Order: sequence, then structure tokens, then C-alpha cells
Amino acid sequence: MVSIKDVAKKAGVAISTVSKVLNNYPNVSEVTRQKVEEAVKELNFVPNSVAAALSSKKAGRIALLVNLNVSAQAIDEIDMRYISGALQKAMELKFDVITLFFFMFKDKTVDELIRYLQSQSITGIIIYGLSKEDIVIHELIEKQIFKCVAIDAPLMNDQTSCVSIDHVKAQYEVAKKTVEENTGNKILYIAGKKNGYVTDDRITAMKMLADDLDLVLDIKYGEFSEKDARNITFKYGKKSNIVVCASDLMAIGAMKALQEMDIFRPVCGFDGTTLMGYVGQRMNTVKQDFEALSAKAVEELNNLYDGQKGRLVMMPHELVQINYTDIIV
Amino acid sequence: MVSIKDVAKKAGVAISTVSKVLNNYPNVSEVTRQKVEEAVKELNFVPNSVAAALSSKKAGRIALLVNLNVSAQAIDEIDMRYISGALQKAMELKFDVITLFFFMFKDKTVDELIRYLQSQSITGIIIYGLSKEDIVIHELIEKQIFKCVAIDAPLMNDQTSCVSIDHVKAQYEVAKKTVEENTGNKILYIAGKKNGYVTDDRITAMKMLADDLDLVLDIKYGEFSEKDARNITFKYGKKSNIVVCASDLMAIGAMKALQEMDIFRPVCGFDGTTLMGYVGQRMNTVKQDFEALSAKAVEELNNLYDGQKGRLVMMPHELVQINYTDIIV
DNA sequence: TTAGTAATGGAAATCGTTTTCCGTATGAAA
DNA sequence: TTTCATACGGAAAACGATTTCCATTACTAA
Repeated sequence: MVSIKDVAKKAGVAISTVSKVLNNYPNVSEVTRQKVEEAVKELNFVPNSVAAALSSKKAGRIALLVNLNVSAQAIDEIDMRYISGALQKAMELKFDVITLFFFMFKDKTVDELIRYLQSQSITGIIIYGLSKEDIVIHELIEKQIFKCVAIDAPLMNDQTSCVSIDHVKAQYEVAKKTVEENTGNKILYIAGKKNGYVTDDRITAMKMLADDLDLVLDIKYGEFSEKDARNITFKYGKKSNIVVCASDLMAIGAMKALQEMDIFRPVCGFDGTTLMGYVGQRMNTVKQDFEALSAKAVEELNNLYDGQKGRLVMMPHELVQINYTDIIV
Repeated sequence: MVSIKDVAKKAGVAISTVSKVLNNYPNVSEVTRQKVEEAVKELNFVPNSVAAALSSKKAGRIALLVNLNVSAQAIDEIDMRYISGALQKAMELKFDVITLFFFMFKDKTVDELIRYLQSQSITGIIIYGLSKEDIVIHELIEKQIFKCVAIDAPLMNDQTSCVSIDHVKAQYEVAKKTVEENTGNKILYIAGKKNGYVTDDRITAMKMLADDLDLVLDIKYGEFSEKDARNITFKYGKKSNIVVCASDLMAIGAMKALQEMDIFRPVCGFDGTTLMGYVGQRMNTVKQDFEALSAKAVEELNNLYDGQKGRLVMMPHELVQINYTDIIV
């Protein structure tokens, strides 16, 4: 294995000089820089990131901390897309990524979690799927030991940023559009899990809308699952004119229930996932670019490393109308 | 951060002794071992795995090398389950895992890939989603630089094991059952991607079955996607009595096409994914325990580290019959 | 008692970087 | 020419483990 030492020898400079070139330090003359870069190329040198992580506290080893939507018997396209977007961007920015799941730390204390992360020389974290009940993670963020970016959870401090779409606005818009395109003022809103940040935002939006358009709003909580939405729709669907769901998966569940009850109601979804392929009727939904969101999160983490203070980064969303045949054929 | 040095001091022994205790070396008396373990507990010491990886060539940093089924507009529950199973087991066995995707190394040479892995101090690899066309990965395996476990690809050498279900047997069984439960001898087999290891195994099975039961077999290749299966079924479904698919997702596509053509054909799937929830008709399928497969792969990698030679590890599968209502309600 | 061997613990080198700190060279200003 | 500041490059100490090799000690056998 070719090391920095070999490069130094070949270029006829000291190890430290090579390191400076590699990390874009200022105090290197153009001539030396050239020599080093040539040697790097000739030897096909790739720095050992493990060694770098060990010696440097600011080297970019980051953890992707994911809360899988396990309870929902869901097909987690969304998780996958978040992960993939983050990994791609991380590679681009030369971060090392370790993917971790919440369930791995069930019954662990913050301190245990911190020690684990430190044992991995991790200095930055990207979190998603966080709900208000995940106390340990919240404690972790508060301690500000690591640089942190939360996706879809409005948590900010000096070391912590948040990347998210405007869930209030998005939910408001998509629901408004659906209401305006149809008739009736009795809305069944199938919300997500209680105490989810996203859930609460969207409920806020629905209440605003109900106020603005003089709607009667019936809110029911459920997992982000087809099953829960289906059951809720069976119970309460008949009494309403329109069903608004907190996810596309839920929308499908609602549609299936309606179909089985042999009644029609406009249904509105959220997420814009490829699940849309399974939709049996036309529906409005909010399309999120999950890859872009998580990529942005990695970028923002990079900004934090560069000394920027934590902040809220808003990403755009898109209103789309889905029709079964649009997708599949 | 508490280091091995602190533990040594607290226990009143040398650093090397602590390391020996930690790694279960023989030459340590019971008394010393006790002292050290006590110190570890009191200080809440967790060894820094990055440092370990740097100093030791046998420390367990492994890469999970995944070929995402991107082309298929698929919802990759399967990928997710593979990854999650592997991560869990890896954590149990104290491996560090880095998750990598094939597409990250597109247009890269083997040597570049090797250098990258070495730069990460990676010594073991788990691969899945490998097709016969992924030349670089095959070269990587042949070089035997890393310990390797391939899932669903029968590649073995001293450093390489394979973990898989018996795809020939499974495909044979599930198709046979479906044929026997129904009438007709004209089978449309919607195979997976050409040059997939799994695809070829299953085609072998179908040919055997055709021979044994005197069937007329029509084989069509496609991506593991709903769309491809749907299109194929549109074209060739009518001419056959039974449709056998290489995945559940494909089975759904086939069913939808049949539904749209307003004809009925028994359809048989493969995988036993939660996609089953979307099935509109009863179907037989092969249930794979993806988590168990990838967990086994990690175990097997561990065996390789222990000096075992590469080998083939067969995992069990299960024949199940799915009905829409079984799943959702 | 003595020699020889095995069990045990410790000192120090090593892994491949980063980073601090210091010395020298270079140039400009006096 | 001398002086001083600045730019540059190098030596060496981290980082936190593992591992080799050597020095004890303890024990057995003669």
C-alpha cells in the first residue's frame, strides 16, 4: 500500500508538506504543490481515511442516523432514497459515512450512544425519521458534541441545522387544490404518527385551511401505513366528502377501503413516491425530492464544519397530479 | 475521551496487557484479566475502532457492496432488508460497516476500487445484486485481496464464500405447485434480467419442470419491474395458461395486465415481500428471509476471518400462498 | 540448590495521517 | 549591508489502538 511517506519521498519533500498540499493549506509554494501533485498521480496515492480520522478531529467521518419506519409494514422507498442521496453527496465531499439505525440503540443511554459514536471517530451526524419521543437523540443534539443536521425536524443550535421542505405550506396547498377541485366541505384528514414533527406541521396546515375555507375537519392519527389508513377510512370515510392523507401509502389504503365500500371520494396524498404506480384513481400529491433533501443535509453538515452556525434550510416541493396510467405505462 | 491508556493506568497494568484482555489473548492470568475488566467497566471504556483498524490488519472493517436495482422503478424493500439484516449482525459481531453502492464505482477500474477500499482500511466485503456483467467486481473477487461473501452469486475461492437459497429448487417447487393446482400446460415465464445469476438458475429450474411435466415454456426476459412484467404479459399472456414470474413485483405487473385485458390466469411470484399486500389475486410465491441471508453472510465473513476457506452456504426457503386479504386486514 | 522452561507482563515499534512548532530562506525596507 | 517580517518546508509529537519481542517471575525437574 502506497502511503504519504512514499509520496513525500518521490516528490522530494517532507511528509507534512504532502499533507498540506492534500488538505489545501496556504503555506505551500506553487512549485512544491506541483511536485507533490505529480507524485500523487504517479503513485496513484489515495490517502487512508482511517488514519486521517484518527489523527484529525475535523476529518469527515459522519454517521447517517436513520429511524426506519418499521412499525408501518411499509416499503421504504423513502428511506432508501434518503440514504442513497446522502451517500452520493458524502462521497462527493469525501466524507466517510457510517449508516446506523435507531433500533440499534434502543435501551441505550445518551452516554452510551456518544461513546459509540466517538469510538467510531464520528464528528458529524445526519438524522432523519426523528419523532418528538426519541428522547435520547434529542439529548444528543442538545449536548452539541457533534455537528448535526436533522432532516424534517426543526432542531437548531450552534452545531445543528435542519433541512426540510415547508410542510405547512405544502400540506395547505395540496389540500386546498383538492378541495377546490371537488365539492363538499367535510374533510377526513388521516394524519401520521402522533408526535411526529411532520405530522404536527401538517395538522397545523389543515386547521388553517379549515379556517380559511370553512371546512369541517375530522382528524385521525395513524401509522404511515396502508393498513391504518384503510381502517380509518372504513370507519370515517363515509361521513366525509374528501379524504386527505399524510402519505401516498396511506392514500392507497384509503382508496382501497373506499373501493371496497363501493363509494367514491377524492383522495389526496403526500410524498410523490413511486408508489404512485399503484394508485387506482387520480390524486393530488406533494412531490418531495428525497435525494436532494439528504444531499443538502450533507452539504449543510459540511458548512457546519466550515464554521457556519446551525440554521434552517428550506427546500422546495412540487404539487403534482397523479393518474395511474401516467406512471405505469 | 477515555482511552486504553486510562484503563491501563486504572488497572495498574501496561497498555499491551489491556489490549490482550480486550482481544482475548491467552497469556493473561485470571487475576489481571479481572482487574482490567473492572477498570473497563468503571471507566465505561469503548475501544476506538478506527485506531484498531489502523493498527491491525485483521480488525473487522467491512464494506457492504450493494447493486441497487435502479433501472427497475422498483421499491426496494429487498435491498433495505438485506442491508438492515447485515448491519444488525455486523454490530453484534463488532464489525464496522461501510455501505457502498455499485454506481459509485461506475467507470472505475479494479485498481481504483481496491485502492479506495484499502484507503478505508477495509478487509472484508459483502456483495449482493451482482450480475455476470459486473466485470470489475468479479476481478476484485478473483484477486483475493479481501475476504468476500457474495449473496446469491455462486462465486467461491479460498477467500470467498457464497450465501444463497437454492434458487433452482425453489423456482421448481413453486412453479410445480402452481401448475398442479391449475390446468393447462402452456407457461409464460417472465424471467429477470439477462445474465443475472439468479435468473439463470431459475430458468434452469423452469426447463427442468417443463421436461418433467411436459410443459410448453415461453421465456421472456425483463427487468425485475412491474412495468416490464406488465408489458410482457400484455404481449404474451393470452397465449398461455399460467404466468410464472421471477419476482412478486413482476407478478403484480402481470396481474394488472391480465386484469386490464379482462382475462384470468394463475400467476406465481417469487420473494415473498410485503408487496404481497398489493396482490389482487391469490398466488404462490417463495418466501425468502432476506435479513437472515445477509446476517448469515456477515457470519460467514467472520468465519473467513477465522481462517475458514470459502464455501457455499445454502439457506432455506419457504413456499407460501398469498391472498390479498391475508395481508392487509 | 540449580538449571531450564513456561507463563506472564511490559516496553516500544508500528499503522498512516494531521498539526504544531521551529528553522531557514527570501524578499523588502532602512 | 543590515534588519526584520514573511513565506515556506521539515522534524516530531500526537491520535489510540495492536503486536512483537524481551524481561521477569514462577514453577518443575534434576
